[in-house]
Amino acid sequence: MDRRQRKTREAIFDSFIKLLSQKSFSQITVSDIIEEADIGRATFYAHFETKDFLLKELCRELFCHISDMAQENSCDHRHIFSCNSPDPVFLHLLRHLTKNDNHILELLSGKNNELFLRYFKSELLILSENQLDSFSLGRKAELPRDFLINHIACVFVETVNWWIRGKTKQSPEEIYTYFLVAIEN
Amino acid sequence: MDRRQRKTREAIFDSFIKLLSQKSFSQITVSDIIEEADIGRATFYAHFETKDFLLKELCRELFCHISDMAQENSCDHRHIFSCNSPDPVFLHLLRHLTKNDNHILELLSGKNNELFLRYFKSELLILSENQLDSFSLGRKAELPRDFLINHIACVFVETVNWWIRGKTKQSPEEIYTYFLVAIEN
DNA sequence: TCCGATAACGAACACATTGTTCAATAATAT
DNA sequence: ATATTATTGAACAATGTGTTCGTTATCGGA
Repeated sequence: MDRRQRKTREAIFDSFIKLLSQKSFSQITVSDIIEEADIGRATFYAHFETKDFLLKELCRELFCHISDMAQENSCDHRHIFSCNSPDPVFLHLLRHLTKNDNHILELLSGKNNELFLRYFKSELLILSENQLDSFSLGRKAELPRDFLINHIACVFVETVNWWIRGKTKQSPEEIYTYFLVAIEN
Repeated sequence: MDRRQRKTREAIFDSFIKLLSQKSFSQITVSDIIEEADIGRATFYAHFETKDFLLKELCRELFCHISDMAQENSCDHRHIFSCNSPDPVFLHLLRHLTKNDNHILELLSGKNNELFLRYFKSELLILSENQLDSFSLGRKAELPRDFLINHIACVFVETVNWWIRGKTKQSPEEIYTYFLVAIEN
């Protein structure tokens, strides 16, 4: 990719992320973004069709790691993650979040967190389906399968949400036990 | 209230609800609403400051029943609901939903359901806090209190969401047991 | 180092939507 | 019957969108 393109794209993402911490998504205008990024109007539209597409792209970049994990575990190929780490996938995910690449934490806790939590959850649904059988669900095992998949994904998202809202004070391991207690038995 | 005001307000709500089943909230324009409602532009703005305020008002009307329930149970006054019905509050709520006043079901399952689910959840947080002690939570009782309150509210919302997505095939009683199994022990 | 390709610029453009104003008209409550 | 009040419709400025195009600057490969 052309270095100019990369720089422009970076500048757009950066200013978009900055603006997302200040205003709600609907209040952010394309004019805001290009001013903050210091680029021409036509340049923005050369990169992204609309503001909504920019958001989608940002989400994809943020959560591509999760998608990878879901894919790795969903087929019969080599399982990179499960081979390299003996830790459960969900714990691995929590640890990954604390690294805070791409400002994930800010975005998941900022005033536009619903936007990202929604995308987060849609990724987790796939992961949840793959991991379903690795939990000891007790009586819950009798509930409808799709209900359970949805339930686990939701509880995980909300656990993460609660964790981040509280400034990520607990360790990933501690939060993981919260999650298990909430889910299992 | 002036009959003209009532009729106009009704017309605005009706056309807004109709439009919400067709387009996403952000795509709906004030012009759409006043055309569908067949009223003058100035009239709309005499009733609602903006489209966002209209949404808030709609939510308030939709969920006022829940707010009432939360209030009734949160203080030492006479508990109308708990007196009239021996049923648990959450079961009562599920039964109430099946009555589908104000198109609640359509709005909670339509393409803008996130808007209403969010509001729904914020109401449930209060209810969840009041009801917390009425559940037998087993090991979960050791989790932080605010974590639990949030957890219960979320699980209820997502249970309702799952229920409605699946065309409300189960009875309120059946869904209530799903909810309890997901929460308790 | 040169050169063809291509990305960025920036100003202008038509268009859509917003929220306000105001005088005229119609419906309402009592 | 009348004073009050809501609605109307048209016009308005202001703001934001997405596109166009000729010019300029930067890039990567030879």
